[in-house]
Amino acid sequence: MRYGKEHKQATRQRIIEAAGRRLKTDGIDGSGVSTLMTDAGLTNGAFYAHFESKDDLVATAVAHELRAQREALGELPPGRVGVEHLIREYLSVGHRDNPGLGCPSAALLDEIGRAAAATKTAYTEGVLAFIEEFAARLAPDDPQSAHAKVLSIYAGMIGTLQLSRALADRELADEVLEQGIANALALVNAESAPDAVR
Amino acid sequence: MRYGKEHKQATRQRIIEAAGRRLKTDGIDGSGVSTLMTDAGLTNGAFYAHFESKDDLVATAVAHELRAQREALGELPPGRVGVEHLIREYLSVGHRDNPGLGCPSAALLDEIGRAAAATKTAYTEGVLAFIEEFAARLAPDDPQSAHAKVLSIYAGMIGTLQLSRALADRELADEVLEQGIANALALVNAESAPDAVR
DNA sequence: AATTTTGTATTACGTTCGTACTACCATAAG
DNA sequence: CTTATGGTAGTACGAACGTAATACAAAATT
Repeated sequence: MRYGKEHKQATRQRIIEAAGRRLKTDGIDGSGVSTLMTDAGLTNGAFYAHFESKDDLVATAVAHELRAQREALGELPPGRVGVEHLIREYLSVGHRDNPGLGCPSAALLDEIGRAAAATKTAYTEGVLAFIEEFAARLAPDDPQSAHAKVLSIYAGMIGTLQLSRALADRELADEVLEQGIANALALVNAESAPDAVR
Repeated sequence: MRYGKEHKQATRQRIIEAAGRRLKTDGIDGSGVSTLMTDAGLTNGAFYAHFESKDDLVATAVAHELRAQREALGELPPGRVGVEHLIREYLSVGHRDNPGLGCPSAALLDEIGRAAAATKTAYTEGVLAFIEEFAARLAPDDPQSAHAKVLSIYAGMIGTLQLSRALADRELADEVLEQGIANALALVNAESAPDAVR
């Protein structure tokens, strides 16, 4: 090998990371291959040496973003303190106003629902891993039962952040975040899963 | 006037309604003007006699979709029975599998967050009207305090439906809906707003 | 009833941007 | 100094939004 094994790998990684930001900022359909490559400091022709197609990169980038999100969980304080921290951070003004650095689900979820099968598969696997880690943190003794609950909490946070981003009235958008935090915290602190209330 | 006042108005309405379905199915960036017009039984050139730009149509269609969603509220049984019905319908398999006939927020929310200002403004107004009607139905005596609560319920349902649509594993997708229903019902039936739990 | 008028839609075009591919070049390893 | 690798630059072709010239259809006028 001429360039040393890492060269191409490192470039590939650079493309994936730059693409993660760009996709979350401009959307999947809103990001062209040429732009994605320019972001990585390359020209569009080099793209197909690294990925089969745009769909291939999108699926890879989505997987990478979710892995990063899962790994960020590990850096939080242990137990419910960490969970509470996560919720307040997730539903913060800073996160809302910087989609490129934030949650891929909040930025892209409806587009992922319409995306190629490979992207949906990558997303599904990534979310499952994230949810499991989240559940283990929330209820170390019984992560299995927390699984479903965490799914709902995550879904609620995604919808809340998207809604806050879509509103033209900033005051209302901030109120949505506030209420979302209260709501998520209540769910986390509820002793039983909501379906026990039925 | 040569064609009778209604002709152009009727055509415009046809475009808006067809666009509503197409946008929700293929996304905003995923729907071309040419396709939108073909859906309405016209050719692309006629478009600019009815709308200034694609953004103009998108904003109009979003407003129309939200108005329709609000009006659908009126056809439900009164009181909490109707609300419960709405939740089960919203988080149903049928709704998930037919985005074109469903909620515009669930189909487009993250794209709306990135859309032109006019679209975000139209969305904001439409959502506010919807939320107010919802709140009045949930708490006829004190719709003001229900306002914030309803925002959270709506956001949660949006995220839940999007998540269910994005998952490649059908079983998991169905579980997400189930859990979302339980979650939303618990919120509706909670006596106080969640922030009282803090 | 025939003709003019005018609003509506079609067809065709310009330009830009999208994905995909290929031929060529520069670099660094051997 | 050869050779393979990773990259650039350029090309093909279709789809995007938007505009303009043209055709058509229906109401109003005579």
